[in-house]
This record gives sequence, structure tokens and C-alpha cells, in this order.
Amino acid sequence: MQIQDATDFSLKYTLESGQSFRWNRIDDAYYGVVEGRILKICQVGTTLRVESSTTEDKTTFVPFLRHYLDLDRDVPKLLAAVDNDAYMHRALEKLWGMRILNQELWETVASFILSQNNNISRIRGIIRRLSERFGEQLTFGGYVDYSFPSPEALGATTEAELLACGTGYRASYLREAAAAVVSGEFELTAVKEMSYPEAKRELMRRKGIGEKVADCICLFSLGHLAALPIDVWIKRIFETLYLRRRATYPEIREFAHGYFGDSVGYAQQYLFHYVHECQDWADAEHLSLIETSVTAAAENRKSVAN
DNA sequence: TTCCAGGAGAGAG
DNA sequence: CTCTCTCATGGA
Repeated sequence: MQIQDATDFSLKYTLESGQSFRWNRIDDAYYGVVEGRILKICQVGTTLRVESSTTEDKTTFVPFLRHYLDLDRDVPKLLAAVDNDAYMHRALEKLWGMRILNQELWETVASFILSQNNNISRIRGIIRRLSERFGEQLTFGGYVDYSFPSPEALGATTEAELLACGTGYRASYLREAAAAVVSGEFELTAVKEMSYPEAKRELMRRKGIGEKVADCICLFSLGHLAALPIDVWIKRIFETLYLRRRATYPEIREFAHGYFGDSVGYAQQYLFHYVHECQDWADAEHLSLIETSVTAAAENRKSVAN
């Protein structure tokens, strides 16, 4: 199966930017588990070659994939709207084509509950062990992986079993969220229909889901591009580059929304991954990129909006 | 060995 | 509202 028109798309940056924890690169192909099947995806130019471990109906599989990879959104247009300064411009150039995935809701809820006060490589390890232990085995040629565990599977475990997978103190958060989904108290299908503020508020009713994790779920699963997950890196980025002072989370949120607008979630993802790819992200040369343009860019945005 | 990581909850002020 | 302390884990 192929998608021929993957223009302005980078499989590498999309799958390696810390929004999904389930992809592995082997040579030039990416292997991952998406909603109960193993996918192998390979990008050559603007063509994506996709293979699945299960038999797929092309009429539904292609739209499913396009939505997962956010290929049906006019991302270049939206990125133009956040291209406000020379620093952001450099991030956009380096990571051009990175898109924000639309991932399955339960897996995203569970994954980002596990992400708190944790690092990406360790989150990946926890999710792999949970899937091995509580998911179902999938095979694709010689490649073996496991589906993400259902709410039923995780809700029925003990915290000791979750701890054995390395979840740490987040075990109770995960188990309780899973049990709430099973009982019907936590309605994921309803959350999908909600606006961004409603969905965020509903998600934050769960123990272990605060503002940052709720924003990750809204952005990486529900397609709410106004969501702005502020982790230690995003805080550091805005304090160092844009505000040039220590700032509270509400201050950062207010500035970022005013500066980048409705697609601040996309802007955030480019900045987040750029500083992870680039050790000298805050050297004098980089700092000068914003100094010269932040004021003008803010004025420009305001005049465009009016 | 200490520090850090896509933080959140509980408590105090 | 803001600040602080704690939480389990393992790689750097």
C-alpha cells in the first residue's frame, strides 16, 4: 500500500519527536504498533510505503493512515502562521514536515500518565514491558511486538504487577484511570466529541492527569492544536528565548498563545524537538535570532489578526 | 554519587 | 493564587 502525495511530510521527525513512544527505526523503515496491528512505514521522497501485519481494507485503511499522520490538514499554511521570528523559522526549516499525530485516545491517556517526571527512553521501556505483559502478541514476518493493553487488561491488574513493569508511583494513577474507563465513569468516546476546554477539564478530573498531561492528550490524540503542553523544556525555552526572565506557567501560556495563536501546539512541537536535536540551541547566535525580531513579529501577528 | 526526566498531588502561606 | 515537598525509577 502506498501514499503518493505525502508532501511537506517527514516520517522521521514525526515519529521521533517524543509524541509517540511505540516506533522503532530499523534501517530506513519504521516499525510500530498502531491500534492492534504492526505497521511498517518507509518514506522515499513524497511516497510512503506502508505494510500491515493484518489484512487491511484499502478504502478505510488509507483514510485511517492519513488521519493518523495528520496528512489531511493544511500544515504548511498553519506553520506559516507561526513563522514569526528567525528562531522559529530555523526550527521550521530544520524539522520541516514534522506533523502532530492523531493517536488512539486510551493509549495516549495511559502513555502520558506514565510520562510525568520521567524521561522518554524510560517511558518507552515501561510501555514496552506493559504491552509484553498485558497486551496481545503481534507478528509481522520476523518482527514481534505487542498491542497496547486495553483498559480492561490494565484495570484488572494489581499495582504490584504494574510496579514490576517500572511504572513507579504512577501505578495507581494508571490502574485507576483504566478501571474508570471500564466502569463507564470515564467516557473516552464522549471526550472525543468535546471542545478543547471541555476535554481538558474532563481529562484533568483523573488522578495523575494535570494540566500538562491533559494538554499532551488534547494535542497528540484529539487534534486540538491550541493545546500547549508546558514541560520543563518548553518552560526553559520560553524563559530563555522569548521572555528572558523567570516566568510562571500562566505567564508562559499567555505569552505563547498571544504570540503563536491558535496553532501554538504545532509551534511548541517544533521548538521542543529543535532544542533536543541541537545542543547549542541557546548560544549567542541563536539568542540573537529572536532579539532582532520578537517585537516586530508580535506586532505583525496583531496586525494580521485585525 | 548525585542529578535529571514531555509533573502532579497535598499542604502551607 | 503561588510556592514547596514528595513521589519510583534508571540512565547519564
